[in-house]
Amino acid sequence: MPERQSSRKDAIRNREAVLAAADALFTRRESPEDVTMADVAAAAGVGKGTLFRAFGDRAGLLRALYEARLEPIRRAVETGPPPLGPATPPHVRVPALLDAALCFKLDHRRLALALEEGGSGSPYRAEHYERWHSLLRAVLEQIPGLDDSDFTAHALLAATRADLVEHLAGEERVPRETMRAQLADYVTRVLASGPPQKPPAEK
Amino acid sequence: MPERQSSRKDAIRNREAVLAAADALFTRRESPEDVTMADVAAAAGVGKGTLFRAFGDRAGLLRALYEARLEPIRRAVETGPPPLGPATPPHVRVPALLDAALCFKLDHRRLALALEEGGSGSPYRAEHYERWHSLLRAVLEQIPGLDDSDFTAHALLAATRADLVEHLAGEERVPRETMRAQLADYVTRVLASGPPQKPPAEK
DNA sequence: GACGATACGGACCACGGGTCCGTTTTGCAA
DNA sequence: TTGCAAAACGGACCCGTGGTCCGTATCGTC
Repeated sequence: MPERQSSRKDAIRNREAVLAAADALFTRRESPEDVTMADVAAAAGVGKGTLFRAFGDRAGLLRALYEARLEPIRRAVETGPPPLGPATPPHVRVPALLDAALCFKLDHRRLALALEEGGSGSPYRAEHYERWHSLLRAVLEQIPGLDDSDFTAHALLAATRADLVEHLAGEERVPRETMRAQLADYVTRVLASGPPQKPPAEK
Repeated sequence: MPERQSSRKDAIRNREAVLAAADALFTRRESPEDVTMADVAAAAGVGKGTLFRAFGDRAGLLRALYEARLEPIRRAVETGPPPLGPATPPHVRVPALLDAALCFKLDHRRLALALEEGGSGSPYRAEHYERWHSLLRAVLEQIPGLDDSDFTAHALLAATRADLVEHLAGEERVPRETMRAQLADYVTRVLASGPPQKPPAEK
C-alpha cells in the first residue's frame, strides 16, 4: 500500500506525468483494456517500476486518476451552493446528484469504464461508491413516503453505471441532453410516488 | 466461430462434461476470476484444446453456460402461463420479469457475475441482454403514461445487475426475500407514477 | 478391417501485470 | 562544495493466463 506522499520533487513530477499520460491515453484509446501499464509508463517517459511504486497496481492508478477528476464535483456536493450543495431541498438535490454523476461519466467515459468494471473486485467495494451511496441514501431518507432508501439509492445509481452510459452514448448514439432528460424524468418518476397521491405543487 | 453441432459422441460427451464442470467450479469458487480455463479443462477431464474448440473462447463458454441455465426462464417468459407469460397484463408482468431476473442472478451469482463483467466487452452487447431489454421495453410501452420506455427498461434492468445483487446478497447479507420485496417495491414505484394521479384501485 | 474425417490434448506461444535490484538523483549537512 | 545516505529510478525479468498448433487417438462408415 504505497500511497503516502513523497517530498522529492522528481517523485512528484513523475506522479503528475503519469496521471496526465494515463488520462490522455484513456480518453484517446477506444477501450480501456487496451491501454497497458507499459503504455502508460512509456507515455509518461517513466519506467514501469516508478509507476508501480507510485500507485501500487493498476487499480490504484485508476482510483487515483478517478478521484482526482472527481474532486471538483465532490467539493461542489459537500460545500457548494445549490443545487448540488447541502442547502438544497431533497427532491431537488436527488436529481441534481444523479445528473452530476451522469455528466461525469459522460465526460470521462473510458476512465469510469476502466475503473468500474476493469478494477479487480466489484465497483461496490470502492469507497467512492460508498460515499455516493450513503449520501444519496441520506438525502432520500428526508423525502417522506420513501422507505427502502438504501435499496433505492443503489437502484438509482445503477441507472448511471458507466457501461450503460457508454452503451447509450456510444452504440446507440443518444445525445447528451437527451440522456440527461431521460434520467431526470426517470428519477422524478421514482420520487413522485412518495405518498401515493400528491401533486407536485406544494411547499 | 466454432459453435456448430458435432455428431460425434465423444464431442458431445465432452461438451457436456465441460459445461457441468464449469458450472460446478463457478458455484464452488469464491470469485469467477479464479476459475481458469485450465481448471475447467482439468475438472472436466479434457484437454485445453478440446475446450477451446468447443466454445471458441472464455466468453463463449460463459455464454453457453448462461444460456443453458437461462433456458427454462426464457421458455416461461415466451410461452408460459402468467405471471411471466405473454398473457399477463403489463403492470403485473413487468415486476414479474424483473423478479425472475433477480432470482436468476441470486441462484447463479458467480456465473452471472463472470459473464456480466468479466466477459470481454460490455454486457450490453450480449444478445441475451438485448432480448431482455427489448421485451421489457415492449411491455412497458403498453403501460400508458410511461414515455421513454427504452431508457426505463435499461434503468430497471440495471437494478438487477449481477454485481449489485452479489454485493447486497454477499457483503450486506440482505436475505433473498427482502431483496425481492425491495425490488418489487421499487418497480411498483416506477410504474405507479404513470398518469400523474391515479389510485391503484382500477381494473 | 481399413481408411478418411473428426476430435483429442498437452506442449507451446504471446502478452500483460507485477517484481527486483543495480544505478542515479536528491536533499541535507559538514 | 563536497560527501553521503536515503529515496527514487527504470528496464530486465518472472509468472500466470488466455489462446494456438499439430502429431496422435478415436469415430463411423464402407
